[in-house]
Amino acid sequence: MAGWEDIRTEVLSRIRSKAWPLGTLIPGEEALAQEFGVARATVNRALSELARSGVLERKRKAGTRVAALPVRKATLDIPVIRAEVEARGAVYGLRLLRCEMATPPLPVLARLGQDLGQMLHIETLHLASGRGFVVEDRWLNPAILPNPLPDFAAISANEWLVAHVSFASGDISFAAEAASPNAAAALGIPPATAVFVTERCTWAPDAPITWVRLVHAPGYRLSTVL
Amino acid sequence: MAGWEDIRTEVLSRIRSKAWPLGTLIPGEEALAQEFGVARATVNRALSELARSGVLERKRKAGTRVAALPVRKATLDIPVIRAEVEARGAVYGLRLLRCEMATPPLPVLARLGQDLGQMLHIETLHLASGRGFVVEDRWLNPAILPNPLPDFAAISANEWLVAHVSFASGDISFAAEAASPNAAAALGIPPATAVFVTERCTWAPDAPITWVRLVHAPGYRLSTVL
DNA sequence: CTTTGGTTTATGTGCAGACATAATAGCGTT
DNA sequence: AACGCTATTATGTCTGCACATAAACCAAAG
Repeated sequence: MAGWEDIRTEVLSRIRSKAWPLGTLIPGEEALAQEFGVARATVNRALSELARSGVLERKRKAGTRVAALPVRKATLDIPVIRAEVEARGAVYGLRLLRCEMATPPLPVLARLGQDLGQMLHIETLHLASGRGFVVEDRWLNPAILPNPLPDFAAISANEWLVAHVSFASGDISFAAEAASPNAAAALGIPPATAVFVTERCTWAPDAPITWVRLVHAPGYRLSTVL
Repeated sequence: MAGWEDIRTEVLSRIRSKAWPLGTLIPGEEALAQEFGVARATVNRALSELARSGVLERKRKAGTRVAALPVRKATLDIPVIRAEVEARGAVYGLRLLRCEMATPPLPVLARLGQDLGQMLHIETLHLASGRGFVVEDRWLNPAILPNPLPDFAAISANEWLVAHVSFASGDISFAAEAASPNAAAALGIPPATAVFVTERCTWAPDAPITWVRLVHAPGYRLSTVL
């Protein structure tokens, strides 16, 4: 019984064995379907999957070829912070450090692409079993918030957003930086320690929702399988 | 004309509009297919796609429900370093700092899970338009290498591997660290600067292939869309 | 009351055939 | 030689049907 996963495996092994070297144009779906004795749809499923993971490149009419410079594609899970803490077997806690309307600094405005005037500025310290885990520095578009405001000391802005506001698109980036005095104090680490920083920016179809910057405690690793 | 992308869009908007709140069990494929006037396979395609991106959770017999704590899934591209440098409009260069058989340190052995005895230790400095871009510290399983060795001063081990050795599985992780004196010297930066570090470990079906650690120059960002 | 085992049911995957679409390749024109 | 149109063709997607499989549910046995 040849399922699409078997086809995928077979194709992969042909690539690995150099039967189909890098850059080669491989046979069309019709031909492969016949060879393997399956429907074309099954071959299509297998090849699409391989294309998604970066092993193959497909173009209409041009055919399917083995990627010359394979760009590996890895999938990252971006969980809610509470889930991340609990997944480590720690008890989640949070401390609201700041929550006030203010004018966002220039870099934030630049990322949002427009000036919304004053925005809600929230700083939260997320705790894992009482120890500082992440410092969250967030700017929220007030237009999307209800009145009165949610109690961000009870539920993190992070979680409130995923539950109440649905976003259309966004981007995320990771970097290493020296901890600012502010963040270092919150996390209880020496200033200028190397910290892992995540920056995220999310958009509703029409308006920006939020810009957020997470400073992770030292030792934080982001990992996934290839 | 209702394509699977239209179905996906419609389902997404129902989730966003809270017509189907978080955690809800949504109608079965059969029902949706009838409602939208498409085949069940089309609905399946749309829902599978949404499940892959973390918006839905599907289980046989249990049905499909809106994810209660959405775990966003982002896809990272892991390009070959040369491609990464050239994508920035810079000229790629490399300098081989070390290439010798040696006994890997304990952490490396631990990640590989077995002791292969001596391995090939390669240190490479990758340059972008003459400036240090990445320091690569790599340990290779000698069993997979040809004799004589490839000229790693001409082609980076990175590229040689993707072209000549096909791997089955691997993992990758990212962290922030203080630059070691060694790496700092190679990159021409002050020691203990915060640097972005990538660690990768790849396996052939049977044996380990390589362990590698990339220390990126300050300012490096890893980014993607959500 | 707990465990075991069968039944039911929603999703997962398969097949064959069809049409849609994009992009190349070749032709003809200027 | 350069340009633009058309025919060709491989992939992308849809339909309608079928069977496989996992898991929840329920009922009977211990």
